[in-house]
Amino acid sequence: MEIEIRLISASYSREEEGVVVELFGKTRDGKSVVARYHGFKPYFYLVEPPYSILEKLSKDPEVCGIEDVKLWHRGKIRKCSKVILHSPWKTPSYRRTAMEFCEVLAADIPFHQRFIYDFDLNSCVKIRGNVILNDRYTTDIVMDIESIENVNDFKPPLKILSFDIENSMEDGRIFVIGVTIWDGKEFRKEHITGEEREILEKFVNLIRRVDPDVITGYNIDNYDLELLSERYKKYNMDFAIGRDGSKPQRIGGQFWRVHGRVIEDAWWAVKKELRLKQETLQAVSMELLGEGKEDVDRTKIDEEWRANKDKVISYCIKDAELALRILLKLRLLDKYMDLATVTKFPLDDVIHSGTSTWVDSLLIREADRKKVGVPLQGQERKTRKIEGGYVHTIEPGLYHWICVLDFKSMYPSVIIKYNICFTTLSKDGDIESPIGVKFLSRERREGIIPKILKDLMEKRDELKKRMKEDPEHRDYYDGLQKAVKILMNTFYGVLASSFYRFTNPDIGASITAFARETIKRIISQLEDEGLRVVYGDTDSVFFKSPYEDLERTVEFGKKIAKEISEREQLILEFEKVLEPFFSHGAKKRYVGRIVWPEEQRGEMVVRGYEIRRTDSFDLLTEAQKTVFEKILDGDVKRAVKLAREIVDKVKRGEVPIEKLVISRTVRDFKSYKNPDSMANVQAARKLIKMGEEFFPGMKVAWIVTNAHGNKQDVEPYTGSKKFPHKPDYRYYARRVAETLARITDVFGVDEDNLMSGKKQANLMTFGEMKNKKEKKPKTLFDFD
DNA sequence: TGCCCTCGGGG
DNA sequence: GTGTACGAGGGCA
Repeated sequence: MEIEIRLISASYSREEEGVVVELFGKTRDGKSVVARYHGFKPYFYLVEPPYSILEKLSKDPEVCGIEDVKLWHRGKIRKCSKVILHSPWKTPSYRRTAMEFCEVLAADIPFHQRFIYDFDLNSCVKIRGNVILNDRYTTDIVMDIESIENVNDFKPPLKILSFDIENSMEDGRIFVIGVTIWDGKEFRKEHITGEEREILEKFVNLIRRVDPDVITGYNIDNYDLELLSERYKKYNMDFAIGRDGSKPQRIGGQFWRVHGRVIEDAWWAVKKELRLKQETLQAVSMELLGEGKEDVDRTKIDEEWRANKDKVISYCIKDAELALRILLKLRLLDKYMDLATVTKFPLDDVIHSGTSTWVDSLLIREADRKKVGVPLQGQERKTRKIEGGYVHTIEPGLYHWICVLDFKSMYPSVIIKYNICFTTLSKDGDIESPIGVKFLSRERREGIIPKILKDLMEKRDELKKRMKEDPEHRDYYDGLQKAVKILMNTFYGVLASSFYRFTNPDIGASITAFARETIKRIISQLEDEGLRVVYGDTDSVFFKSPYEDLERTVEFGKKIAKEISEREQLILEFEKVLEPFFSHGAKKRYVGRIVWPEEQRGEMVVRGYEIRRTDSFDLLTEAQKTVFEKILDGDVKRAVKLAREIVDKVKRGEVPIEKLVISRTVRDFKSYKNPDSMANVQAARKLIKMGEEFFPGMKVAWIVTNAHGNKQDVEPYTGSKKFPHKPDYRYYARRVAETLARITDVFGVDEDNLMSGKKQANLMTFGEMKNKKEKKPKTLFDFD
């Protein structure tokens, strides 16, 4: 039999005849498959091991072979021993022992990934083999692999099962599990209720019968899965929802993994994709789907259940449906399938492994091909900070006809141009970075990181080309090119920010140093040509066009971009024209209106003035919105006047009290290290004293009555009666001023100024702003 | 400014 | 399962 699948997840199992690698996947027509491989063995390398350890290992029954190999490591080719074991789970202990005698390589790669690297698998593969009968698996097809090869990627329809639990607050007992299933075409709904033991048994059977690729729900990682694990344990039952009948495992107190499927919490999907202040299922459903939860008071779930079971059941199924629709709406699984394609990983591995593992996926394969040793991931967690991008000082003022140029994939391009790699790092290198680190030129040795990035860059260009040529599949190519971009930036992120297995801070710091040098050189070249450079950040330059009309400005921008690109062997793109452009003289803060390219004409660019806080109150949010609107209209005077008026009103207490309410959830008091210092706990305690209802996990609302002293005094706000205390209006006014000043700062009106309430609402003239700016430190080169 | 702690979602 | 994994915001030194 021959079958093509997209890999969903991979794992291994211990069987009597030995270890079996299991590849779980999905065919184009939606059949689930597990393909089993027998006989793959774990291994790692020892660098120039002493004879004694080799002798000891050769007598060890767990060791099934030792081979001599030559690997490039730390600047030269070294004699290494490949140690092959029988059992992957024993690798960590052999690694630890061996590390006491010599350097150990490639001994920390998850076994299923080792398999994928060695067979150089992509995310979609063709498998030849025999179909077997094995009812341990829930998949449509079970087969043993005879051979396996890569095929072009495709996106099969994924079956997603979303579930939600309603359980007692009194004793934790599960009342009902609601389920909604999506098979790529339509939704199907089910629910399970009855005796708890029965519910648990039926739930496992349901999942085995439906055999979903993805399991989702809202906050299932922290709540439902944790609760289920506990309840199954209580009845001494197996929570056997894996495609091989295994139980889900919690990984690092964070995610869940289960063999053969992907567990993706819709809440996490929301967090990753959107930036929302409120992330409750109700708020997110309203925002994304325009539809909310059903009407059940979950703070009184036991009562609700006793009173009307059908209502609670319907509510529960609806929650499962909402979580599922949110996940679909975000198209997150689609995006991850694209990333899986470019990283050559199964879906689960892209979703549930760190970004450094994505880079590993390409780098380890290339290192193996080139006989380059793969170091262990360092133990040090510290990230020595490396200097970032260059940010050009911005002169306060209003400018016209500003051309914005920026480098296409600056960091990846720099890595390629200067051949930056751990394999080219050398004291007698001919390329020297501005911080004095040397690299061999491409002619002497092409680095494997630059090679991979060059391939990715070409791939992205090709995908972009196809996007234009093949409008019918535009979205498909667009998804892939975006995934390639993400992966390229991940490379830089991994190299620059931490002790990644293949690199060190010298390498990361050299990349940013080259980039800073490049952008500074370009700025001075432009200035030498008599152009006024207004701003620049890391990979962009803003300069004033010598012309005051669009046609000639665009023509000029294109010409400059072309000239510099040729000179620098990097691609500088002419991104946009801003007319006007304004800054008050602080880096990373500016506003402007786009007039070119045509598609973006009229759009406003606002950078650096956004805020988002969880302890926000309505008045704050509304005030910011109002002032922003005025600024965007270009009515600066009105904006500043408005900001003052709002702050004044708050100071005088002329605001509705409900607009000052701050709210947050409160857990069991015992779970806090320092409950006395927390405003939410204080509010909850007072609520109890007042004889009002409180239970852990409830959202508590309060008003700050005194923010002075060493801790805030707060009073609970119930909304039902008149609030008997006086809010600390000064505190609220300061909070509002602090927020609005982020905007009015642009016009020389700071927080103190807004607070002082002086009526002389003079806006600074540009001349005054210049004076203000000169008081700042004179450093020309400031690093973030 | 940087480090450490906590929250967030869910019943 | 060759593992140990959130991200933002606030308090405090």
